[in-house]
Amino acid sequence: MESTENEPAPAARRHHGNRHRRSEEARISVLQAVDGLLVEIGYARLTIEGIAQRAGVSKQTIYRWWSSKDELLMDAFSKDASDWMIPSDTGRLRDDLRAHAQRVAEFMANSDAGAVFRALLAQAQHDGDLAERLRSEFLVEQKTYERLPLEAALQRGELPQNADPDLLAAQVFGPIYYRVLVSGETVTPAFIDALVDLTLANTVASGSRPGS
Amino acid sequence: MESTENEPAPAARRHHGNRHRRSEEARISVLQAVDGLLVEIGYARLTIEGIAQRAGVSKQTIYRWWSSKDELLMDAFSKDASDWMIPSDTGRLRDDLRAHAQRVAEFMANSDAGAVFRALLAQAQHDGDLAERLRSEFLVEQKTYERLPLEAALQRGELPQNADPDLLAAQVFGPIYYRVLVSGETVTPAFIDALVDLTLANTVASGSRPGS
Amino acid sequence: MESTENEPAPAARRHHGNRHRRSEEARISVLQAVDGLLVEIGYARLTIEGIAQRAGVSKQTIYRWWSSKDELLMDAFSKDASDWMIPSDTGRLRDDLRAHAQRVAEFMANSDAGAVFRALLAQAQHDGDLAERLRSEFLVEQKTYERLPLEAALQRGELPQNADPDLLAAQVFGPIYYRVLVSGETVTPAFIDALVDLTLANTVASGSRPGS
Amino acid sequence: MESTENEPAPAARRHHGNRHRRSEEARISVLQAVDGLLVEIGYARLTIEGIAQRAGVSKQTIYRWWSSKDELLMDAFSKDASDWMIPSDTGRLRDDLRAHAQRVAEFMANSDAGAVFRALLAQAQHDGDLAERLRSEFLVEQKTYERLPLEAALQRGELPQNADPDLLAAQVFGPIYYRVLVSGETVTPAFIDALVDLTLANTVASGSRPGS
DNA sequence: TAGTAAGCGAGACGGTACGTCATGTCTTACT
DNA sequence: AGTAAGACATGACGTACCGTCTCGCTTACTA
Repeated sequence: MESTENEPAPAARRHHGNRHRRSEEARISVLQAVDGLLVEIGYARLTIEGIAQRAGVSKQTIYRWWSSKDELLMDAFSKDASDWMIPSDTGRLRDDLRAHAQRVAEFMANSDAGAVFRALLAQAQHDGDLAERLRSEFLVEQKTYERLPLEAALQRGELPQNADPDLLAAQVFGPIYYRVLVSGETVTPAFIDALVDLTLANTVASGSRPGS
Repeated sequence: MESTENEPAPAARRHHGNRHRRSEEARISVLQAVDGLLVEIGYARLTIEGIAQRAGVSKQTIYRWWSSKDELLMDAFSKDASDWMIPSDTGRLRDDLRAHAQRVAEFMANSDAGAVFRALLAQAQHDGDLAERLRSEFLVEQKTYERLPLEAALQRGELPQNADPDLLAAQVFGPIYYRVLVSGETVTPAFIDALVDLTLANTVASGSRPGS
Repeated sequence: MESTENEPAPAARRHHGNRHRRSEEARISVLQAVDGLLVEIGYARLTIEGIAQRAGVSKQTIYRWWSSKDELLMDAFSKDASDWMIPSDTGRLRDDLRAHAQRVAEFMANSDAGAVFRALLAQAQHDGDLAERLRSEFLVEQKTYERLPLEAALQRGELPQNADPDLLAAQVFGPIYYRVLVSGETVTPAFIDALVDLTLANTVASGSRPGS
Repeated sequence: MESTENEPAPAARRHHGNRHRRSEEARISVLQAVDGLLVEIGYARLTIEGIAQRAGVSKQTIYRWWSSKDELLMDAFSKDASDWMIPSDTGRLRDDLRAHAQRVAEFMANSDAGAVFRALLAQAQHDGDLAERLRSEFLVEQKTYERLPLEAALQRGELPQNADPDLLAAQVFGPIYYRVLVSGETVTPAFIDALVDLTLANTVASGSRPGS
């Protein structure tokens, strides 16, 4: 079975699937409470009771619809994440790569959605299931988009045939994630430019070799 | 009644360790308990009470010497981390870089110390102070070592004068951290080789450009 | 190797009993600390650590010389209690009884020593050993003094031969203790006078009968 | 919208006890645990954790409904105390007084409820609030009952008009409390008889005088 | 048009762990 | 030997949240 899964949106009240009448109001105010509290007090002090109170909702309602704090965060995150993913496509590899790298850096380091993402990534270090969900629901797609400009360029012949978009993307984006998640250094435009230039200089000169 | 009762006292060693005040015995058994429990039950279920019990130590003793669970982890980590840091130096850049990258990958993904490190990195996402400590006490040094083979090669003239060791290191190691911490992909020797080759291909051909 | 065991002080130093040289200074400052703290913060918040700190003494020193907090209180109490016990003796029963009753009431309700005594009596409810000590070291004597005016009067022929001083004392002093320890009513001179008058009226009229 | 909101009231009693919110089951098992533990291990070793465990209840539940160990004891005591209070009324003062004095002595010295009462009285020495509660919730009533036979006798003309029941009661019961709480002597029937006889001998002969 | 049952806010419940406090014992270094 | 200092194992404290569980209410769908 496969459903369109999108909110029908008009007035309506389709009562999709098996649920009878879940309160959309409650759902939304919970997710907003999560967003708000995460920014205001941080993940460490985020509690189900706090969320329930802030949302004006009973704990039971939260437990009815989400199985854990992390799943709640996943939901709150999905709501906001998609805006940041899609790369521009100007037809000029260098520009597209720079622009998307800049966008990813901005998302990771400075956006509210990025804050939630970092929290989730942190939890994923302790929780394999969450890690798996996070990957399948977000990272796979994210990675696809990071590869996109390179694959387009390959198609256009802007890169040598043997260039490996996966590997090239890793060399551009890996260091960005590292700075945000590990070293805490700010990701400057100059750093991004250098990464992109170095990566492209290389492939133009020699082609890239296959990765794992 | 009077008994000899005196330590024959060959050499010193009257009381184990350096106990002038603090019990070295307690300190060590706590850190070992942390290591053991972290591996056995994971960070999420690690409790101070559990550590105290396992170590045969009172909670108060833990709180007397460590201000938080994270600081405890930092200590437990420092104890083990240094083994993994120092790169080989054969005088051949490609080999040294591959070897050290392999070592870092092994540390991050498969060692006990790496498990503690990942847990700390996760906590550091929620706690700026911890992040700062982690950086100053470990990452700075770690990064220095990652740059070392490149700097040596630069010195030897194996790299162009304008090569930027920092940036090159970022392109080799960034993707490794990414795989371990974010995407969960295994870091294969082939992947490492590809990263190193691509990075060096570039610099030999064109020199690298300065980053931020 | 241990042998010489030099006595710094040759002859002398023997003095009291078996102890070598207990610090009188410490003993006194502990007892004073107990008095002070009991008045300032009350029994409920009196701690050995607090006493040690206030007295400038180590906990060990306290534990060396007193086996429990209550024993400490007993000591502190003995120091002050004796002042209150001895009745006047004017040769007029009614006056002597009134005066001593007044004195006992004052001691119980308003003196510092009385505060310690009430605290001890309270602890004695939970601790049979303390109760026993309190009785043998204080109450027996206290009771003797309460009987004294009556026995003197009996001797003088001021009371009938068959009067029971013990019982009469109980009827005068029992209600006073009751008011202080149980009902919390203040013990007024009028109440005392009434007690004494009623008790004596009785014995003059009829003689008293033997109690248990 | 507006609802009458009144309790239908008739049948009611749906779930055991009055549970609208609070669990009557928990309340009772806590109070029973207190009773049991107090008798078994004594006040000094009575802990909230012990009570919770014995009652099969969480600590939080205890703290939710009782603000302190002493308040808990008050509750446990109220439950049992009333049985002991009401004096017999045969119409013969001497008999009624003896019987009630005997009953009070039995309660104070030998009953379980009396053990709780003595513990409370002890705590009341250190805690003015508890003392106040104990007086208003128990002692006032207790004292009324102690006066009752005397007042009835006064009404019947069995006592002189100017007799003061309060004072007479004090002389009968004061010494009983003193023996139980202070001197530890057992309260024998002979002692009680002597107290009553002496007290009545007096009033019959001379009338009593007003106290404070 | 009433009855029924799901979702809901509220919050009590049995638990676990927290971080703190005081206990009584111990060791060390000093006098 | 007695002492001040203070680390130590122990155990209870009172608090914060956990996840589960009624309860009584409101509402939308059925019968």
